[in-house]
Amino acid sequence: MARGEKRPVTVHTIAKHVGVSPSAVSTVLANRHEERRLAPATVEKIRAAVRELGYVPNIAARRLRAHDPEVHHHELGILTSFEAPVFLVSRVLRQVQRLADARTGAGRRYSISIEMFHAGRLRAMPGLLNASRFNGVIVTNTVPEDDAFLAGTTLPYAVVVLGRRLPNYCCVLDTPGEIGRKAAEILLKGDCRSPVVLTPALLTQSTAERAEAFCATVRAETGREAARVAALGFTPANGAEALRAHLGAGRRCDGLYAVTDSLALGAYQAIKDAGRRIPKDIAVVGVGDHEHADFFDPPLTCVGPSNDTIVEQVVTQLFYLMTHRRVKPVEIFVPPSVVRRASA
Amino acid sequence: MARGEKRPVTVHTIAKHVGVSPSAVSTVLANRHEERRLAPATVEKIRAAVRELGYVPNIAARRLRAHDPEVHHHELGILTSFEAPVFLVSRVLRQVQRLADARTGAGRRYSISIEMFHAGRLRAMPGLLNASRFNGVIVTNTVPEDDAFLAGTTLPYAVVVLGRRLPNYCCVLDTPGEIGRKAAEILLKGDCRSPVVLTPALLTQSTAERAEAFCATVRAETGREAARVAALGFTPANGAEALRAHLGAGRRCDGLYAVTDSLALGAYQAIKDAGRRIPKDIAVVGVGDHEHADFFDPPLTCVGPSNDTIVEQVVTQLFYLMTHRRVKPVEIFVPPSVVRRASA
DNA sequence: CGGAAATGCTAAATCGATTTAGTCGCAAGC
DNA sequence: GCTTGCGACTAAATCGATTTAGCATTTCCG
Repeated sequence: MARGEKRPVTVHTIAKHVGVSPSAVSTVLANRHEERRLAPATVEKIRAAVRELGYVPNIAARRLRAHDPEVHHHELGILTSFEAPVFLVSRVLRQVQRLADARTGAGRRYSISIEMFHAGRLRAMPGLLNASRFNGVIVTNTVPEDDAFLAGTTLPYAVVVLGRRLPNYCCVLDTPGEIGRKAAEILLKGDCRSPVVLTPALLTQSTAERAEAFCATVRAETGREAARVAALGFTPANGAEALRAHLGAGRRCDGLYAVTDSLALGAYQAIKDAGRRIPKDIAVVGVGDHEHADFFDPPLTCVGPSNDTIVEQVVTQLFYLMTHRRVKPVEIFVPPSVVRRASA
Repeated sequence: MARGEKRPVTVHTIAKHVGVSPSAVSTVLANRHEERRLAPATVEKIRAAVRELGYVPNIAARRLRAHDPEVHHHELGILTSFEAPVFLVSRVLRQVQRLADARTGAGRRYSISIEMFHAGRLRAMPGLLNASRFNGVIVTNTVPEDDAFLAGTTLPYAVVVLGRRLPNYCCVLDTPGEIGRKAAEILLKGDCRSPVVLTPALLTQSTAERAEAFCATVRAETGREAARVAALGFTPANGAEALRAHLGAGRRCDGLYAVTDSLALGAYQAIKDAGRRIPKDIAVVGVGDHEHADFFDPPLTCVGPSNDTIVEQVVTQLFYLMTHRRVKPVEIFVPPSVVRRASA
């Protein structure tokens, strides 16, 4: 049982409680009491105390003691917010592991983990500031509060930021302006006259810029304004609901740009339910952040960040920073990828 | 630059190299040299040595030193293989975080991370055996080699296994037999006469049992054999290709059970391309392991593990084990969830 | 010229767990 | 009677980094 607000239980606590030395406790914890000939009665007393006091070993201490002093251990982290989808993150992890495996050898070892923070609460993640958790991190899916935190301190280890532009860090970025523009061009070239852009109500920097560039392009090319439809959240259900409302109100729409694929998926449903056909009545463009955009019905035309390139860049940068400790942060812009499929 | 096979560089190495004490080095590393009045020349020499020797701080040591001795730190891990999709894993993480947040307080803190291993190489994950990485873990997406490893040793901390049955651990399991049976029943009740089961060529324990139970039920109810179609892999493209071959060869099919939703998604495409309608010509049943099964066109009827329940159970068990150190391992079977949608 | 203040650094303790090299009694053996 | 051996345990070193307290010098100022 945990003891309210007392100091954590350590081997010393237990040792004192039982009246033996910490070594004896440790011996029992490691199940070495046979070979080290502890009296069965003592072992039982120690076991009882461990249970009674609710001992939880200190991992940092164990690791320090357990590690082989001949090998260099590197801790890498991929930090992302809970609120964001893990699709891209898991690809990043796989790529990090690939490079790490390649340089793992006799004296070198890597641990890679994904850790999540509540959007806006990155600063609360323990060990970030005092560098006591990672030798290098990739940070992604931050919100402005997190960005402000990062911009305010220069973390003293390798940091690569994915999807945000921060002056003091190495950043890998897509080009939402270009993406929005190209999406608009595709729709307009397909003779779309009443373009609509579907966004979540809470815009991230990326989604805002995509939508903005889309509207600006429409304005520049046609002199008219694109309609903006805001979904409550990021899910297909949110997208479906928002677009259903738009179409149901009799508003025009013959071309749709959804700033995330999940919204596009919801939009598909709303469009079909309204008896419209894709792309004949309404052409749809997504961004390609969904694993299976290719299997939407019809397959979704996508204009968006080139994930392959982004993943590769971000991981390459991380390893570069870790070996070469660069002084100047760099910004890497990854041009959009355009995949024409049947939906526009 | 890393120095080949030498011992890792520590603050001592650097101190000796420069001719100062480790404290001075540490001071510079923490950027406290101003307030502690180190001579600028010394600072520069130390910085140069840090760069030259390629110093990488030991995280375990930093953590041990940095942590507040008043707070109890708990390390939780979710271990999964690279080769598996992260959909369920990310849900597990969110749920773990929820419970952890609920019990985080003054003297208590949790760190939760996802770590991945190569399928079959779980044993190679450092710190598992000597308990130097986690106070508790959820293990999932193991393959038989990993299971053998786990079965062979009883890890001395809280372990919950998701999706595998191991005698010495607390396991949370779906019931693939029941799932396969119910899937068959749904199709047969819909007057399906030529049922087909679509599986990946490399069957996992779960997918094998689902398919097996499906076929057994068909046999028992109708006296005929269900056709088995094997896809090369787990992706929609694999599923589409396999089913296309089946339909193209003129083989019968008026009801399909796909043992993963990604295969079902591919099957949708093959079916539509062949000019058949869902569910009129071919009814389709999936398992509900895809986030957006609800937005397939038509929405996918699913008979599969009840992910909500599984996630909840697995996390509850983890926290239970961590506080109560149970002696007897338990097996928790989660009954299937059936979600009727339009596809069958 | 003497004392105070500033400068520039180091020794040693610390974090928590593990392990090596003993220590201390007591019984058995010669 | 003295050694040997064993049973049951402990003291102290260790892992690597950080921090506190403090020790020499040198400089400043009246």
